[in-house]
Amino acid sequence: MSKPQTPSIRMVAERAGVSVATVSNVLNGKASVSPDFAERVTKAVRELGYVVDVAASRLRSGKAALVGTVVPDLTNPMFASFVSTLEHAARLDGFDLVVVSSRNDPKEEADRLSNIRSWRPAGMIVIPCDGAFTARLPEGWHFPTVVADRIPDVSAHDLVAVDNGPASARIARHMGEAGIRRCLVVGTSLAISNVRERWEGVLSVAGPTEFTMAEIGFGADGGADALRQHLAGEKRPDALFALDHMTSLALYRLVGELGLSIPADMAYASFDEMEWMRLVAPGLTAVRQPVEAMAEAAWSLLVKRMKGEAGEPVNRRLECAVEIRGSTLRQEAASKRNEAA
Amino acid sequence: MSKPQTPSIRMVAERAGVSVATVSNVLNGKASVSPDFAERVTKAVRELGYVVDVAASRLRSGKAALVGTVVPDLTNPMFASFVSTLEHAARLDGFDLVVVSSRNDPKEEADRLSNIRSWRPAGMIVIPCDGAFTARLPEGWHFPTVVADRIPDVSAHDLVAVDNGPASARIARHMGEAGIRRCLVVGTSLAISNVRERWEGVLSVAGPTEFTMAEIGFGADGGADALRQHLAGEKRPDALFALDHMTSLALYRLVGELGLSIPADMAYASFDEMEWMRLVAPGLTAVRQPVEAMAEAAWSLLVKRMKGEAGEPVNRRLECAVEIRGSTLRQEAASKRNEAA
DNA sequence: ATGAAAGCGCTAACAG
DNA sequence: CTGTTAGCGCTTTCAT
Repeated sequence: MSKPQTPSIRMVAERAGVSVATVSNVLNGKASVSPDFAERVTKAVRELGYVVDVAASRLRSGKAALVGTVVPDLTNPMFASFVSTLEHAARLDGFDLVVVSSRNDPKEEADRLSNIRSWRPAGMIVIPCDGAFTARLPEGWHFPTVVADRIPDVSAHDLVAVDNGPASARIARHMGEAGIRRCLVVGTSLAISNVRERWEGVLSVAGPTEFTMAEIGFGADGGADALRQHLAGEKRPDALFALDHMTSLALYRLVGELGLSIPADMAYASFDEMEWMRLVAPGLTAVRQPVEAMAEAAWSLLVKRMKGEAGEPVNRRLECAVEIRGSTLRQEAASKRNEAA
Repeated sequence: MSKPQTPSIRMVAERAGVSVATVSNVLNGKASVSPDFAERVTKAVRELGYVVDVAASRLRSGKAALVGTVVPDLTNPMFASFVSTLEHAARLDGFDLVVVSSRNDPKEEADRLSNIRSWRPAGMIVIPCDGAFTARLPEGWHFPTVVADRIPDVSAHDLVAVDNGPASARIARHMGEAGIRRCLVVGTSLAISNVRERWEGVLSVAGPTEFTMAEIGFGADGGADALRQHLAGEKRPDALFALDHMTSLALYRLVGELGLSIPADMAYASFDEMEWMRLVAPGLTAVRQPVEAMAEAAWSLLVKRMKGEAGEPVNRRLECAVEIRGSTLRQEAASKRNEAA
């Protein structure tokens, strides 16, 4: 029994009784080929189950149909959704994706960024670990590159992110209107542009509410001990605002453990909406980020650059939606709302 | 200004004043190279920021460091977690992943399976859309291939999945013990092995509970109308068991909309645990699948095959954990439990 | 309209 | 130990 072998363009050519150049021309629709020859080639391709070797193709033509993608964490539903949308958009344009995760580790990120170059991708889409991203780019980085979601401190690349500040400010204003006195704002790290911009958005609001910020890092425990401190004692806040998904999970859980009731004991809001936030009772007030739109914007920017479009780097911001739900509606507010309805 | 260009092995060789073969040998640690030459090569590589072109490398050596991955849906947290674990395991062994999604569409899956061959991957890991997977494999498919999670009706490949039947049976038994009379079991489609095996697991249990099965498909509405029918009327079930993640979200939401209280009006259990199920009150009884273990098992099986290990296809089943929480504990059961504690 | 041949970047085989 | 050379599968001139 002969060892089965991946068919090459030469086998197709032999089977069709034509030259390899003709096969290539048929497959790529380049030069004009007679209907007769074209038909024979198509037939041979079908019978052999031939698909082009894109690596060899790129080697000769210099045109790659591959885009590299680096994200901090694939298990974060937001990034998963980003990659999913990206992958679909890329496919429609005939590109494939090599996806790697930096696991929120700058060292790993640097490593991945360096390694992924060995695929000679046509372009790169990166969600960086933190603001120091640009410094981690290998020397001689000259792929078309789009940076998404987390904005580097300094960057010469196209940027797509959400309007963190304004969205966050809307939550802060809403809290003031809902009669919140003291709100503890919690996020993983201010080294991440999103978290910082969201916190600054909160600070930009002048209102009755007093806001305090706490960072809990990326540890598995979610800085539980430090948070317990904040939630105990005299000056306990009467509201929590989680600035990112990880924090939100940790915080919501902690509220449950402490037996605090939402919103009576503690109002609750979250940046980064997840499906379950609509499902719990009361529903959680949250900022919904346009992840799909962000991925699509990133892709379309990258496509332009890959086509060679020059010009200044763009900095695009997409608008978030704010969903007010029961978790920030106190008795008074809730009843007023019912009257209105 | 000279156009910046990706350095090739030849430029490294010239800069180091050696031959390309020597550079290759240094980089791959093949033949022995004198320390002097090795040093010069390393230096040139560093200065140029050279990284090997893996496509050209594979073309010549025939050794690919790329594995293709096809999953039904990247936004499903379970699959996202699977890919994430896989990606990490692969990296540790020096492999990269091309990830594509079939979007739960058999036609797309067939398309992706065909296209991904053009990367000439060293192996493939697939979570199929449904049981008819094997029929969709392109002719002449002879990569090492591992199929995970959803078991095809017929397959000649290595298989990794969870022990759906036994885990499901444990839930069914627990429901009997909790005094459930009528339980409606809901899943997307019995065409998916997981759903089928879980339902069969339920059926395997002889107990006081009467179980009925409903399929709701993959539509966005989650078969809401049909479900409402089931939940209304005289013979309304007093428990729900969702057999997969999508169903679980739809079902839990519906319970909320109908104003049913868990567990008093309706006990609730789910296959496929998500983080939020611990966070809601009461917590939801759920089967936790060992996703990470599944990904690691899939990877290690694939590695063996890529090394050329022959032998019968294996069919590995991993054990699930069952988490009993408040959603299936009626008053009596709950109080008994407290007494015991 | 078709084919022959060169060469993309790399590694393996072999010569020195 | 090191260099020369052939050729992986493909696309692209350039003849014919």
